[in-house]
Amino acid sequence: MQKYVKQLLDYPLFFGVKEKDMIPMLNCLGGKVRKFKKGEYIFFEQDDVRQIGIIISGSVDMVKEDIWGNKTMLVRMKKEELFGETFSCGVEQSSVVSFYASSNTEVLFLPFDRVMHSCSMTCVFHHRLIENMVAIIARKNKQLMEKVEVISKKSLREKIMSYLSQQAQKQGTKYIEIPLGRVEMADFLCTDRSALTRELNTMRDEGIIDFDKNMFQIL
Amino acid sequence: MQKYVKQLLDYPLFFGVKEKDMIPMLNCLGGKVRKFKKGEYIFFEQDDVRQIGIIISGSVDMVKEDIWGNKTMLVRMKKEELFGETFSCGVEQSSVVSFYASSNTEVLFLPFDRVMHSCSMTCVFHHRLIENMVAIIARKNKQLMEKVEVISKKSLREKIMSYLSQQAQKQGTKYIEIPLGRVEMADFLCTDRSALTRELNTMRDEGIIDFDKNMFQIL
DNA sequence: CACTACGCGTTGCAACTGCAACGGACGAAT
DNA sequence: ATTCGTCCGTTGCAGTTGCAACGCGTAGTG
Repeated sequence: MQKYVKQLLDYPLFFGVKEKDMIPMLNCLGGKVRKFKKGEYIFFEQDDVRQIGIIISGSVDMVKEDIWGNKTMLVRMKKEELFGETFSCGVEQSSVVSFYASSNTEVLFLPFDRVMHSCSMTCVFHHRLIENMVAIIARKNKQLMEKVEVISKKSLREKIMSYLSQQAQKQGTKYIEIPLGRVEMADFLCTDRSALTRELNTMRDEGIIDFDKNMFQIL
Repeated sequence: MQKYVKQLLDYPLFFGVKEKDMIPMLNCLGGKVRKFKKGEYIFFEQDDVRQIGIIISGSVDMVKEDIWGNKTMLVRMKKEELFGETFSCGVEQSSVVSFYASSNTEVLFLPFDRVMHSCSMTCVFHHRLIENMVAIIARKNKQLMEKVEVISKKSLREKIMSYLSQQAQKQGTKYIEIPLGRVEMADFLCTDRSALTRELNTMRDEGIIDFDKNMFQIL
């Protein structure tokens, strides 16, 4: 466990926690590290999702399966990210969501209720942990809302504008750098890559936007 | 304030709180009720969203505005629901989101940090409150993920199937009751009402689904 | 150098679907 | 009963876009 402490300190969940407190805290929480090989399932069956997972290395895909068995990858998460929190406090019927190691992965598991129910306030940083977790969930929430806002547009052009507008707001510049390749961008917008390229070109021709590679500008 | 206590007890945020504790707790938190007329803005400018709002009566729309001033209604919230939580813990640049009273509305405001930072543990239920809030945010999260899952489908047919499949899973029956009218359903699927009707009929003709009014069945 | 894999732009085509317009059914109010 | 408003199904049409296929350039690998 010792060897993970240094990097854990930088993780959002542990913001504000002091190095010397990490080991006691992890012990107090009953944290355990497990390794998964690429392709293995961290299959959180709906009733025993009582752990939250923090990715230490590798990557985890959140996969949703419908009643015919069609799988859709919803999110890919990397180092530092948290998963399972949303389902750990699920009162209601949870969707059948699986987590899947999309590369060799190390995960630190913490029992959700130990994180939430402070151990009679003995460790000072417990509350800090809860606050951090709330912040993390809230941030995910915001990201999801942003995504919904974009992909709820009916036409591709609107999606693109919505997305660019959003990025512009975030980055505060007129010159927007998109952190995605064309394929990923199309994927994010839930559209076809070729259709995206086509529409981008049309929009440039019409003088609505300008771009070069991943640098965009709204005119 | 007294007069609100009874109904507040049933709200998700106050689950598990005893009646006699409500008044002291609300005082401790510094809760305030404000009224808004239909059409008024509860305009949470991004830097002073330090309150969470609990809707006591009426309805509140969450509205997103892009850089050209086009407004989109993201969610309509009703009695019992919470808003503002997502932005109260925002570390990063928040999107410009406004809240808007879509009918005459009463809102109970609670300062976010008072809710989070327990008042030196004096009131027993404080922790309960925090737990409840985490649960509420997590639930919203799940709802959003479900929505994303549905509307990220490329074809209308896929959206419909995804939605029905989801509802079937939730309701546990083969006979699915959709709590939405056609207009609202189309709205939820981010598509056109007529297109929705058309596709539903096609799917019925092809023997994929069957339905009558709002009762659906997957074959 | 040759070979391969990958990301990206381009294009033709057919199907999908957004849009607008119309009409019927139903309920509320006058 | 009449009128109005709302919800919903239907249909024609044109523009959009998903799909498949091809070609180019670059990077990595033998």
